[in-house]
Amino acid sequence: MNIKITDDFNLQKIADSGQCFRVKVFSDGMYRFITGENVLYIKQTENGFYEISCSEDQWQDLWHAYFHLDRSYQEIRRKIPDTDSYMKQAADSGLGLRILRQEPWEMMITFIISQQRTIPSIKKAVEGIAQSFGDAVKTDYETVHLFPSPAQMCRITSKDLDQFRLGYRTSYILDAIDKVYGGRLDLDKISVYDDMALFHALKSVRGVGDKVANCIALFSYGRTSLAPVDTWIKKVIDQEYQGQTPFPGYGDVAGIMQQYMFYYAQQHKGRYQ
DNA sequence: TATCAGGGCCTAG
DNA sequence: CTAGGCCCTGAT
Repeated sequence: MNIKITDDFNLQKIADSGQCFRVKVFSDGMYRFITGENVLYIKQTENGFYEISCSEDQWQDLWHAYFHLDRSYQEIRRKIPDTDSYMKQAADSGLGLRILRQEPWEMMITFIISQQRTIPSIKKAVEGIAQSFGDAVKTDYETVHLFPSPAQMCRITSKDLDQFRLGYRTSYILDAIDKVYGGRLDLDKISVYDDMALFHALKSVRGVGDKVANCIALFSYGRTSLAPVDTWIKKVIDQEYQGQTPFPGYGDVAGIMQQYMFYYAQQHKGRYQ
C-alpha cells in the first residue's frame, strides 16, 4: 500500500528523537514501528510518498493518529516568532519530527528506566524486557516481540529483572506493575483527565517524578502543552534563554518545541557539554 | 585504573 | 528548598 504525507515527516529524525526506543531501521531505508499488537513497516519511496505494510484502513484508524498527522507541524513551525531565533533554528533542524502517540504502559516503564541512563542503554533494557516477557509475532520480515502488558508482568520479581541491570529502578518498575495491574492506577481512565490531574496521577508511581510524568503525558497521551525538562533542555535554557524557561510562552505546542530543542541539542552535543 | 555524566528521583535536614 | 545518595554503563 502506498500513501502520501504532505506535512513534515522524517523517519530518520523520528527514530532518533529519543521518544521511541524500539524503532528498527533496516539497511534499505525501511523502518519498523510497534504499538500495542500492531507492527508497521514503512519506507519512503519518493518525496512525500511512502510504502506501508498495513491497509489504508489501518493507516487511517491507527497510524495516522500515532504519528500525530491530524496536526500541521508546518503551521506550528511558521508561528514561531522571529525574535526567538534559537527556536527557529532548532525547528529548522528538527523539521520532520513528530510527537508520537505511544502506549502509556510501555512509556511508563520505558521512562522509569530512562532516568540517569544514556539512550543506547535505555534501548537495550526495553528491548530485553520485550524479548523476555512480550508475545512473539511473526511478520513478513522477522519475529517481533510486543511490549508485555501489565498482566504479563504481574508475576515478575526483582530477580527476573536482575539480568537487565536496572539498579535502583527495579523497585520502581515493580511498584508500577503493582499499581497498574492492581487497578489502583488505570492508565485508560486517566486519559480523560486534564493535564494537571493526569500529571498528578502518573506521579503516584514511585520513580515517576516531574520529568518522567511529563514524558509519559507528552509521548503517549498527546499532551503537547507539557514540556519535559531533562539535563539537555536545562543546558539549553541556561545557555540560550538566560535561565528563563520559554515553554509557557509556547502554549499548547510547548511539547513540540521541546522535541525540536532536544533533537537540536543532541545533534550539537559539543555546544552543550 | 579512575572519574564522570547519562532524557532523575527519593529522602533527610 | 537543597544536598547527597543511588545502581549501572559507556566515554574519556
